Amino acid sequence: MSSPVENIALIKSRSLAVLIEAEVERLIMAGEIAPGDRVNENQLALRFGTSRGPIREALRSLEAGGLVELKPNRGVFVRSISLTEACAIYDVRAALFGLAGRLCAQQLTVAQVNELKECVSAMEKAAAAKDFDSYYPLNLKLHEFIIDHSGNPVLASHYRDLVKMLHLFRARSLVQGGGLAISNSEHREMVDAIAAKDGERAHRAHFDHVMRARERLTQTEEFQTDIKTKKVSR
Amino acid sequence: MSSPVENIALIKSRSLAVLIEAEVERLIMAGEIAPGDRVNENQLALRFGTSRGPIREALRSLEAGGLVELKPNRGVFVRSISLTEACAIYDVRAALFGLAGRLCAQQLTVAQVNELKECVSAMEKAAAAKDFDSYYPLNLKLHEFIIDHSGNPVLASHYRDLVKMLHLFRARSLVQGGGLAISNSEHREMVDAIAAKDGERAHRAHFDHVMRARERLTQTEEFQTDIKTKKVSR
DNA sequence: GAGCTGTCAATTGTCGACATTTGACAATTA
DNA sequence: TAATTGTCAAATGTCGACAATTGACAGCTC
Repeated sequence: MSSPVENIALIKSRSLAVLIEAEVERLIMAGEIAPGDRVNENQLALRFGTSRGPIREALRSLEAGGLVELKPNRGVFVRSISLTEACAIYDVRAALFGLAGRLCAQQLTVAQVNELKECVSAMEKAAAAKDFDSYYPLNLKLHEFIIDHSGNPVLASHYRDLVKMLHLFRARSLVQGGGLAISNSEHREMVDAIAAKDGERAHRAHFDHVMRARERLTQTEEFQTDIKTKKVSR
Repeated sequence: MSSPVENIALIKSRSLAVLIEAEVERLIMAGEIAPGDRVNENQLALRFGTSRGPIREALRSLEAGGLVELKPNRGVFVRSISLTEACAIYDVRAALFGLAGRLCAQQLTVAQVNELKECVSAMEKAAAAKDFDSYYPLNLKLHEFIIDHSGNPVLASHYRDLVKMLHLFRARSLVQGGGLAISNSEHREMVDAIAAKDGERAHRAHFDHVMRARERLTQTEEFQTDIKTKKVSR
């Protein structure tokens, strides 16, 4: 998994700060540090065996990515995403994904379109068999493929930031697997639009796909908050 | 312009790193440090009378914003945006601005729409009189207004990052004032669509507006590179 | 003279220590 | 008892110094 060259490249990538940034991001994504939690600089320095300098740099970078929040003289905290913020993120994500679809429709080769078609077919099969364990990675792969092959690194970078931020949404797990077969018919439409090289149609399909996920989110969540407001005030 | 309270708030905003970040950003935006230039840490530390710690933190944050680039053991350099990258940025910007238009169409009050209408009218007047000095700030104000009133902070933040990055495009000044009256008819359509509360139409108007600016860019620029390739190889 | 090697100043990467701030808790007062 | 004040440990903000790396230039070899 890690050849010598890779290791050297990794170590030399700009050393500590970058490594630490990646590791802390992993910790956050894996939920080992939960939203709202404090990220202790000393603790991290001790853990990685470095001084606090590189730690602070790494955290600064993560802050810009929206994963953590720096409160003056208080420390850094893993950001906690509210329903409102999650919706805002979904909107932006939809716009970016719509663009990705449009670009793919304009640029993809026949071979690449076939890859997409195969992917969706596999998903349909998995969905029919209710094989969630197969479905989820395929779904991920499909979205990644579209983003990567949009040929727009700025788009890809911003999109990934948004996806990361959505991981910090508390009730995220509730929506994750929701609407399996429905969602897949949307995938089919996305790929068809791309195959037809119809940019406008692809845009709409991709945009709507994310927006419907957003829709499911608000519906599930309104439910949630209704319950919660009965218990906790604030 | 700066009340005592504001000053205190500013100084306490997290002190040096944030202040330095803002100042370096200003230097870059003002062109005092040009794209491709090296940003010397010691020099900045000396200039601001601090140690290099806060400087490095500030630069880390700017890197995430896409304004500078960190080369391992070499230093940080102000990013230089190529035509290709500028186009990529324009695409994303168009997608975000399209979303902003859509959201404004859904949310703006009558009073706010009237503000927009007045702004466009003033611009038409300035355009007719070829009064560029009046036109430019109005144009800025219009775009800012739409972004701010989209009610989506994530959108606003990402959009602003893109605009900043576009400042680093070398031939930016060439396009800046281009297509004055043309551009303004597009503004009218944008505002009309918002006034009509037609989200889809507003989306298209806003999206196309940016894309046409992009179009002007590539056309002007192809010209440029044609000339330049005759002189410099590489 | 071309190419390789070794040295050197400049600059970045990292560290450990000190100053400041914060929130919590105890002590004091009415 | 409730509110205020004082104290303190923990953590952040900042600094100055040292180590490591880089690119350039001089000197050597052939």
